[in-house]
Amino acid sequence: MRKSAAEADAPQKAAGNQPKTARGEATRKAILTAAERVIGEKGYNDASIGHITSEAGVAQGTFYIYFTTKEQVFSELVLEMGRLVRHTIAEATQGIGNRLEAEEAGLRAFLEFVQAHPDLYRIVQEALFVDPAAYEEYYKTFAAGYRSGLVAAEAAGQISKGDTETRAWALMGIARALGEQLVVFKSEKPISELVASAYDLIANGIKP
Amino acid sequence: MRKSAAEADAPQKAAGNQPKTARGEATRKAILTAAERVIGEKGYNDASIGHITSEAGVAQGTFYIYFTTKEQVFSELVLEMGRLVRHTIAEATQGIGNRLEAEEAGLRAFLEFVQAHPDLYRIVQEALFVDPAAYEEYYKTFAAGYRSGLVAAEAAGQISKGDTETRAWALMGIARALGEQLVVFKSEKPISELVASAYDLIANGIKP
DNA sequence: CTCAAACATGAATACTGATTCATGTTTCAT
DNA sequence: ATGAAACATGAATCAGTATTCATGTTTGAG
Repeated sequence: MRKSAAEADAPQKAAGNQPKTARGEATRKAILTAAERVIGEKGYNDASIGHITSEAGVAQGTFYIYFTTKEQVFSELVLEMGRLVRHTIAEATQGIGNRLEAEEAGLRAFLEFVQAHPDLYRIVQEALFVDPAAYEEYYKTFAAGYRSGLVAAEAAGQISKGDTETRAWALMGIARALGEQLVVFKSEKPISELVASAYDLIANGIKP
Repeated sequence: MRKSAAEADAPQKAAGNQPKTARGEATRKAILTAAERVIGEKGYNDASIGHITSEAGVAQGTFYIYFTTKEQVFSELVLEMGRLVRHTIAEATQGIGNRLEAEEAGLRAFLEFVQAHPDLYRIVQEALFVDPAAYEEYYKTFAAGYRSGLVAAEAAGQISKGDTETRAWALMGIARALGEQLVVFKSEKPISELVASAYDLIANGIKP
């Protein structure tokens, strides 16, 4: 899946043993996919290597051909998720000149992504305990991007002046809370309504 | 600690074996406190009963006099934390007639609480995996209170009309994100600044 | 003072599950 | 076609740790 031009540039985080044949590549991906499902569902600790490999349809030992450690698959998953979300949002806000509109489109894209990848939320959350460094990178990278967008918008007079750093975190917090609504608390409220309400709050605040 | 009048009313969540003497009570509390520290620091899975009891200065078996299960201390911690935060915020916003001001005071109280109890954040977060029911209760209770405050404020014309449900979640999301800033990412930014920026966002939005 | 209930101990039990390894099987460059 | 590198297997190892239990010690009501 996904064969964009941006394939050779990612520094490939030195992940365990990289496969050298097509067969190996397929197996590795199968394990990674299974890991996403299983860890997303049962959580890191209850997801045993046995569960993962059996879900992937390979023997237990095969796992260690491609990954050095249980923790390592997890990290890789978190990194991958981060890349995917950012990519999805970047794509959705591509070419939108107005920041407020971009905000709305980005939030919608995020919520749709979260709904399509319910495991994302849990995995990233659990990273706080399993792999704090990955967790930090996930949020800090996200925040940095967000922040620079706000700075530009502020300079262009598209939004009011304010503390962009805190704003970035607060806006991320809103997106996260609504995503959690959807995936964790299984809210029935349609995404469009969530986005509309949140947009109103972000744009106008709640002052009467 | 804490001897408010609200001591007899909490239904005492049927926690393991309740102590019957002063000595027992002290031991139980010691274990609970140790559990908070140890679990907050190492996370649920790496926090062994051995760690907890040794931190509490009692033998391993003593743990099972007061708790039936490792999971049970954890749940108790989450519930207790929830009660504490709500209580803290309720107290801080006591008697503030204007919702926007209450919002500001509540956020400040929350951030100060989080800073004083850095383990809170991690423990509640981990509940999503260890004890989903407790996690849900924590947030849903919180949200319900938040929401009813907003409904009242809306009726009184102190805030604009809007989807109170989503607003409640979004505002909680902001508070949570800023709390995380403080505790997880160890931001140096003073609470007062965070509160001021967030308040401006909440009240006025970011529209130019 | 006294003894039954409470409380405390820490070694033993029991089980889970990550990681290793000796042994096949498959792939592909030559 | 062929053999060395890749890949795959799954049973065995090995360590950690939640929970139990048989045995003391302390407390407080009478």
